[in-house]
Amino acid sequence: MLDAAIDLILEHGTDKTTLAAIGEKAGYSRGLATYRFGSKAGLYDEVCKSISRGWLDYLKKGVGDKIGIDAMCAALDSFFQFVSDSPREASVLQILYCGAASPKSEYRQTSASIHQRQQDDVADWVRAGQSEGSIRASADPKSIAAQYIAYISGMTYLWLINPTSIDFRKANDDMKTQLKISLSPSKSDQ
Amino acid sequence: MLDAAIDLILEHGTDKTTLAAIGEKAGYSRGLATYRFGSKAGLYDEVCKSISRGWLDYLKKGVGDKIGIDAMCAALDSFFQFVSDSPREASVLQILYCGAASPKSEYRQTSASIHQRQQDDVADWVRAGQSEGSIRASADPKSIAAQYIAYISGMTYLWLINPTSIDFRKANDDMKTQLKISLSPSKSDQ
DNA sequence: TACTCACTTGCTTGTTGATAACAAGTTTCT
DNA sequence: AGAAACTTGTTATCAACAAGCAAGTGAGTA
Repeated sequence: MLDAAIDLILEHGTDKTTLAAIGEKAGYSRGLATYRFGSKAGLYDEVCKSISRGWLDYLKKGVGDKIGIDAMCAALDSFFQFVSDSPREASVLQILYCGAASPKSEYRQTSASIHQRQQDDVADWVRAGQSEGSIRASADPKSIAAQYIAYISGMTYLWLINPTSIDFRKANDDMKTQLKISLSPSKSDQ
Repeated sequence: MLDAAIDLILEHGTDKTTLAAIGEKAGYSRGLATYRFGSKAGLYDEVCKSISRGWLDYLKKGVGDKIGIDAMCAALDSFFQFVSDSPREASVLQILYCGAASPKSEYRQTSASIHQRQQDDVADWVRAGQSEGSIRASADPKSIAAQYIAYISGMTYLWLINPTSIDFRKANDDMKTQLKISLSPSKSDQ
């Protein structure tokens, strides 16, 4: 059922996908999607959570127990790989995140929690990097984390609305370079 | 009419705002919004263009004929000021941009064009900065521009779904610091 | 063991109210 | 008169819900 939803969202967008079409595409009746998930928003919330779980697994596997700039670079690589390996899931996830921006969206909380958690993880990497001396002490972990997550979110959005305009691989490579330059301890910090 | 649309989008989101409500809130009949704009997407496209024009004026006024890192920092300041002065317009613009992420969205092109144009402007600033020697020659203008626009877009999204989690002023100050560190010519470039 | 009745689960079909879109009118202005 | 601005009438679509059905599951009884 969730697979059918992903297909239809990709094809028609969230608005023009109907619960009846999702149920029927999955081989059931027109009413089942509503029955199982309660509402359209409920179904999208489940799709969102389901894809997010997949992405977080990907991320965990790629980052392992790295910290500091290494972790941030590994996460970028994981993200690039996720988008390359599962472009459908990545697209739908971004589409759903975007849907969460609307006031009264019933799955805004889901998106907010996921983004918050990711920011917290990044902030931890930064703090650990500072402890071991690989990241300059003057950097603010929370601010760096927000910036980093904003970058990934924004980049995915730009890619979604105009895929040809973004060279993801190059952008990620450049981002890694930037991170190294801007987070390395400067001589005055040492 | 566009004002009424902004109010209702802020209150109920794009999905749950009805064309009838927009027409009536503006003091007309339930049918006028459809009549004038052809469709819901057509109306949202106009709202999007209208707010974008306002923001671009703001931006032009703030940046002037600055180039290089100065222009990028001034644009960040303008953006912060726009969000502070016109949070309603800024929110709605971001909500509409998000709506453009959905496949078959009838105003995706509008969003794509605006983002592309902004990227092109930033890339020009970077190239000009490189010409005058204030930005390291090894930076790739298009890549830096994509990164910069992605940052702004992503940050606005994060602010929208969880306003309390983002300290916009601090984030912008830190971003300016980052830009200066990562784009300044290194000794090896000089 | 064999029977059955109450209950649950998973799903379908019937229905209603809301709403986007359009068509046909009506008013207002020049 | 004629055009432009606006309203009202109507239809098709769709989310949401309610009622029903069918295939189990399990406890109680003889």
